[in-house]
Formats: sequence, structure tokens, C-alpha cells
Amino acid sequence: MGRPKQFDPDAVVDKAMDVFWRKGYAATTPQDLVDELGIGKGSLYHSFGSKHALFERALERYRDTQAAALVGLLDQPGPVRPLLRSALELLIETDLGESGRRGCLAVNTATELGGRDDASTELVRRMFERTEGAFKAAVERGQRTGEFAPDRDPAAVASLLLAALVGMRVIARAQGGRERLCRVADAALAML
Amino acid sequence: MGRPKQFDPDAVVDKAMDVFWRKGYAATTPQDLVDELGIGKGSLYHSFGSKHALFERALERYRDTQAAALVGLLDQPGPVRPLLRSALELLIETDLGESGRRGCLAVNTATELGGRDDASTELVRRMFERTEGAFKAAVERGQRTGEFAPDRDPAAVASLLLAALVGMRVIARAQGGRERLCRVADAALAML
DNA sequence: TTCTTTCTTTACCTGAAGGTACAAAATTTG
DNA sequence: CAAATTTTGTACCTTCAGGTAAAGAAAGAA
Repeated sequence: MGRPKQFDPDAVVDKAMDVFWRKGYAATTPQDLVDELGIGKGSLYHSFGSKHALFERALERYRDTQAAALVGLLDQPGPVRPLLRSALELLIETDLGESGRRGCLAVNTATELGGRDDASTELVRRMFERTEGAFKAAVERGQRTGEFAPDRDPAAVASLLLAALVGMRVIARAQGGRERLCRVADAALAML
Repeated sequence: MGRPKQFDPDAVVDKAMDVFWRKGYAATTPQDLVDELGIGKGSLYHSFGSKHALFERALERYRDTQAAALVGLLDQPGPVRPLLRSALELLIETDLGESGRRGCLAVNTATELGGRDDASTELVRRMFERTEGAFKAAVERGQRTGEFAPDRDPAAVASLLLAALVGMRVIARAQGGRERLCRVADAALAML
């Protein structure tokens, strides 16, 4: 009952994710949100409560779309090395693509709010953990199939892969060119 | 001539570096600066012009102290592997130390202002480049002395090391524990 | 159709960000 | 000492962040 919403909340959260991704949390103003989400300020606060609450929704959405896509990619069957390569290439293209060097929302949030906003920090920590887990599983699989040297600790290698991936996305924001990013990806694959 | 300054500008820039490092650029207010630098608002703006100009000074100071320390460490004589290990350990201790999980100012700046503030982006890009150069030189040296396998491209390995280092400092901000960071460092050294 | 509930619009509010203006204070020079 | 120059403290200013309040609009319930 009551008046129905004039907008699709999921679509609005999607747009909010985009804004926060591009500008960061602190630099996104209520006016930015009103302008880019296409809903009035009243609706915004009535539906989402606060800028911070909307940010959390956006971060969850990021986890469920972007981060999940990466994990899903790594979980696919078939040889592992090409899978890893496409994963890294996906990130490079995302980072350098038309949407414009906004890096990774989880990484951006870690450095902007890490340790100063418990909910966000925890969300990011979990995303990192999940990604590292996917890497570990992939490495273990690659070792079983004989693609990778079997003498390396999969957990350690996965940690390094996660760190390299995170680092790449930071470097992309600091005007790192495609060659540089590809060099990182190549070196990461070469060490396996 | 004229009235002499009541404070040491370098010391004030040092403190400003600390504040920006902990809180980030946008989240640091003029009031924060007045409180933590111990000088009046008048002096602040008279001496430094603007929050942004002070931030650039702070970033330059970061480059000349923190980033330079890392590069200097890598340039020291002696076996390369222990040098790399101390470099990584230095970062881990810095990140987890009493100053409290503030990560790396260059990394934080890359993700907060990368692509949106040309001067800062350029400063960060140069710091990354310099660090990568130091890694490359170290790897080359290690290859000459026979410490590292000679068949790897030093530039590629250096890129990966830089990315891993940057990633580590992000992960540290997202509540990554010491074990996790050490795992990254171990894996990085193990691949050489 | 009136009542209730929920959404939307518009207006408004408080505090602070980021900075400017200006007079007073502390120096060096003549 | 007066003059010139630079620094400092205080007051002030404009804009906007982040949000609240109140009244009207659109739906179902009685």
C-alpha cells in the first residue's frame, strides 16, 4: 500500500555505485547524487536514510557484480593459466576503459576509509578475502593439473596475486599506461 | 626583514604530511590543520596559500623522506635478497606500527586524487616510477651476482614487485594482519 | 469516498569548509 | 626613533554539505 516508488531502487544504487566509484566517498556530495541519480533529495533520504547508508548499499552492489564477476571467472572449468590471464586482462581493460581510470571501488574505499569506517572496512576485507580464496583455489587446481610448479604454497602465491592485482589498480589510477599494467600481469603469470 | 616566522616551516610541513597521511586530503579540514600544526589560520594561509598547496608540499616531503628511504635502502651494497627483505619488512612495520594503519601517502593519494588532480597525480606517478627503477636495478644486480635466476626480465619483475608492494599497503589498510602481509612478502621473495 | 500509508517536492536549517580582510605585533633598515 | 616589511590573531564572509520538516500526491483499505 501507499504510493509506489517512481524509480527502481536497484537501478539507483547502481548509479550511486558509479558516482562513488568515480569520485570517492567524501568527494561525492548530496547534490552530485541528486544530479546523477535523477531522483529528488527527499526521495534520496527517505529511501536510503543517509549518504553513508547509500554508500554501503553501493559497496555491496559492487561486491555482488564486479567482485563476483572476477571470482566467477576464476571458478570456470578448463586450463587455469588462460583463466588467470583473462582475469587480469579484464581488470586492465576495466581500469583503462572508457569509464575512465576509476580503479577499483574496493581498493579506493580501503585507502579512503580503511580503519575509519568499520562497516566499509569489513566489507572490503571480505571482498579481498574472497578474491584471495578464489586465487588460491585456482592455483591449487593448476598444481593438480600440472600447469604450475607444485612446490609453491598456494596460499602464499594467492596472497601475492591479490596484492599484485590490487597494486595494479592503484597504479592504473596514477596514470600507469597499458604497457606497465601488462608487464605486471605477464610477470605474475610468469612466476607461476 | 620583517617579522620572523614563529614556527619552522619544515616542521609544520612534516606535521601536515602526517595529518594528510592519516586522514586523506578531502577529509582534512582547515580546522584539523590549525589544531594539529599548532599555528593560527592566518599564518597557515599566509605561509602556504591554500590547503591544496600545503598538500603538495606535504606530498613532496613524503617523497623526500619516506619514498627516498626505500630507494636508499635498495641502493645499499651487499647481497640483494636480504636488502629486498628488509625493504618489505620496513613497509610492513610502518604499516602496522604505532602510527596506525595509515598505509602509504602516495598510494592513498593515487586512489583519492588520481586523474582528478594533475599535480598530485604526477608526483605520485614519479614516485612509483622511481621505486620501480630501484627495484629493477636491484633485480639486475641480483642477477649479475647470481642470487636470482637470470632468465627473467628485470623490468617485468620490478613492475610486479612495485604492484605487490602497493597492494600490500592497501591490504594493510583493510585490516590485513601481519601474517597476511608477511605471506605476500615471502611469496614475492620466493619467486625471484 | 474517506482514511491510511507511503512517496515526492519544496523549503528550510545548522554548522562548517575554505578562505579573506584588516589591524596589531615584531623585525630590519635609514 | 620612524619607516618599511613581514607575520600573526581575530573577525568575518560565502557557499555548500548533509539533512529535516511539512504539505501535497498517489496508491490501497474500509
